[in-house]
Amino acid sequence: MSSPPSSPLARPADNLLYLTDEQLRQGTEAMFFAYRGFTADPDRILNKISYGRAHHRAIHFINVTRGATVNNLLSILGITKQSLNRVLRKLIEDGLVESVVGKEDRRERHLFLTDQGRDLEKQLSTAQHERMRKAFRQVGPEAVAGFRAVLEAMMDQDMRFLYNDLRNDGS
Amino acid sequence: MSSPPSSPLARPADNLLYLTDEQLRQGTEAMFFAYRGFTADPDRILNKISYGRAHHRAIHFINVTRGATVNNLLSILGITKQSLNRVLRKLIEDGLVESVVGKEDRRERHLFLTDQGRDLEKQLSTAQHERMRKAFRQVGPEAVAGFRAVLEAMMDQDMRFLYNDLRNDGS
DNA sequence: CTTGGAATGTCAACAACACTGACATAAAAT
DNA sequence: ATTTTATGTCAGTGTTGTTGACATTCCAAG
Repeated sequence: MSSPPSSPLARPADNLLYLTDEQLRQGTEAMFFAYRGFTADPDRILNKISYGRAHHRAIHFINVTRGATVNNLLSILGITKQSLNRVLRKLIEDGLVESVVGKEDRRERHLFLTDQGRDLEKQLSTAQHERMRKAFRQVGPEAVAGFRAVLEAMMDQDMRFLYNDLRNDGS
Repeated sequence: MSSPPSSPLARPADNLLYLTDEQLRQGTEAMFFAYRGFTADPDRILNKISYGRAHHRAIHFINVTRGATVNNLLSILGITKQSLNRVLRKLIEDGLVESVVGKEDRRERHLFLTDQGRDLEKQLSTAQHERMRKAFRQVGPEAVAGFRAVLEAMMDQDMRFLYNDLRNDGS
């Protein structure tokens, strides 16, 4: 499995984890191929209804945040407002998303899924979760914990904070 | 459609891993945020020289396969030949990739990085590996093993085969 | 009350990267 | 000799991202 260090020099504080270029390369490729699998199932559904991943992401985070403003969503998605706006406009037009003017600050728009939006969200997450559930079951809980630990450590700090906020509540 | 144990019934062979929708959602979001981090560092380098992720992926796999044909690369990347060709043309034009007519089958073009191509590859992989190395060190070897196990289980089967082929050699 | 700034929306142009379809060429396979 | 395979290329399209410019709405500070 983990090949020994190509150099015969023993490394001092790190000899539990031989991080050769080869191992890092394998990690890189694992991320690449796995991400393809990760998006494949929802992509098939989205394709049928002429939506893309951007729509999926918007729908996902509108669902979990329930009432986030456009700016909130922009921070999460890390795209420009123009990009998001194009996607949101279509989702609102199609009746999947509702945009509600803020009660306290009336400049803000709070975003919610309609019943129809929740239907699509359920379809997409069900498809995506199926593969992940299979994978998680197959490898066992310790592996899953490791998976999550590595992913969290690989995030930018801002995203790690966001990720952990979304972990508990949907503010 | 196996819904999580909202019922108090203990499940027999599966009670080590309660795969609630909430946990699967967190896995989903971890993948999303982590993939952003994963690509962020090379993206910065690519941006400066007006290349995109497609160029990075081509360079990466040309490097590890050393002499793969265009068709080989298409299988790995999962894109159309037109998409790949656009990228390859530029890389060859720019002197990063060399295309060598096959010795046995002269229809085939075998792809190699030039010295200049290897330079860029090194830059990109170094940047990407830095983050991954930090993450791997931080979480420890068992977590890394779990990470890789989950990712491999999440791949489509074809990709899993490819991934394991690339694991050992570069044929 | 006026002005400044924040939040949002919209328009236009552009680029990267994927797609399809059609067609050309060369060479291997039958 | 014909078909199939491997590759390349041209043209068109769509999604998703980008900048830049500008309008609107409205809170808040002077």
